[in-house]
Amino acid sequence: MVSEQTASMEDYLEAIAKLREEKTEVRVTQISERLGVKKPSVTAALYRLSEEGLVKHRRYGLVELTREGREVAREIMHRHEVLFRFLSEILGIDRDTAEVDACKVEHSLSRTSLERLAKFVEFVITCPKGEPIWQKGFQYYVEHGERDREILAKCLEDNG
Amino acid sequence: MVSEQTASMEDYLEAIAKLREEKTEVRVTQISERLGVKKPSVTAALYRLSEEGLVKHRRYGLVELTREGREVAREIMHRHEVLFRFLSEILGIDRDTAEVDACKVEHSLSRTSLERLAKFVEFVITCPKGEPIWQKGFQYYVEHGERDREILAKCLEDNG
DNA sequence: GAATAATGTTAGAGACAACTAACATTATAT
DNA sequence: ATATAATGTTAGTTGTCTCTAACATTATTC
Repeated sequence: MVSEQTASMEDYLEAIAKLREEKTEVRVTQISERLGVKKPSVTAALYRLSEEGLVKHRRYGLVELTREGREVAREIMHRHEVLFRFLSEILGIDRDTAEVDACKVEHSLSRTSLERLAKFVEFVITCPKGEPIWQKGFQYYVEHGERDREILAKCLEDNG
Repeated sequence: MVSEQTASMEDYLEAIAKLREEKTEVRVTQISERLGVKKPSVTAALYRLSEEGLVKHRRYGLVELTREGREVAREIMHRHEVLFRFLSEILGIDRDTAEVDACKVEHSLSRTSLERLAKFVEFVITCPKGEPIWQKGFQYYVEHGERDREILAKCLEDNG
């Protein structure tokens, strides 16, 4: 029973989880810097998340996720990861833009679509075997506005 | 210079544009029903959009988009369309879910990613020529968790 | 054309989420 | 150990977006 969160609260949970992976301690200032919000906003958010049992935080102390908080955070990070990979590895979007977009979209896609997208990324990346040939076809298509017959042909050979 | 709008205001613009396509007149009640909000919320939104010159609306009167409003709405509907097609035609998500998801995501994807996604949809749908064979491959993959060799082979023949 | 129904607006309140300014606590440095 | 810096909190404000309740206007119907 993973509690429903607002986009904003999801961002806080995600930031805390990521910081926890990078450092041993997580503090208000770090969250503030990571999310680009002021510290009072963080304090307020931590209070709300504490009330819901997702975060442990005592005045002037460290910030920690509860078991449930970790679960929610993991879910969000998974969404982020799937979206980021789709955008960067399949659509060929630059990493910075992909990062920003994944951060926004991760809050609005249904579980159904997200899981299907995950399958899709997997399907494409693990293509026939090894390299995803047709991706070059798409790249060519993006750059030239039409298909490259040679790449199509090459793709056939590999799968024959 | 297309003005930046909040997700909520974009929803209003989109609803008005769509209603305009369906009926000759657009009224507060219709917008209210379409978006699932109460009428006072619509009145307030129309006031804000009027101030920005995107909507024309006089007390108790009809609702119309200005030229700029139409441009913004067209942009949003385009985003919606691209996302909907990707979700339903490529990922195979059911139309209702795809509709809901497109409605949410349309507000958060960057122009860069959106345009690239549009190209991607185009690339896949207009596949080699006519039917997109590999999509069946993905569908099989979704359902069975592994690839169908026969479909791969068939794909090769068509492009040979 | 007056009563009724449908439609739309105003006023006021509340949730959410950010901010600034001022204050409190904890850590660091001399 | 005290002054200073860094860190964190509280209080109060703002803006967005919604709601309900009450009122106003327009349309319909008898």
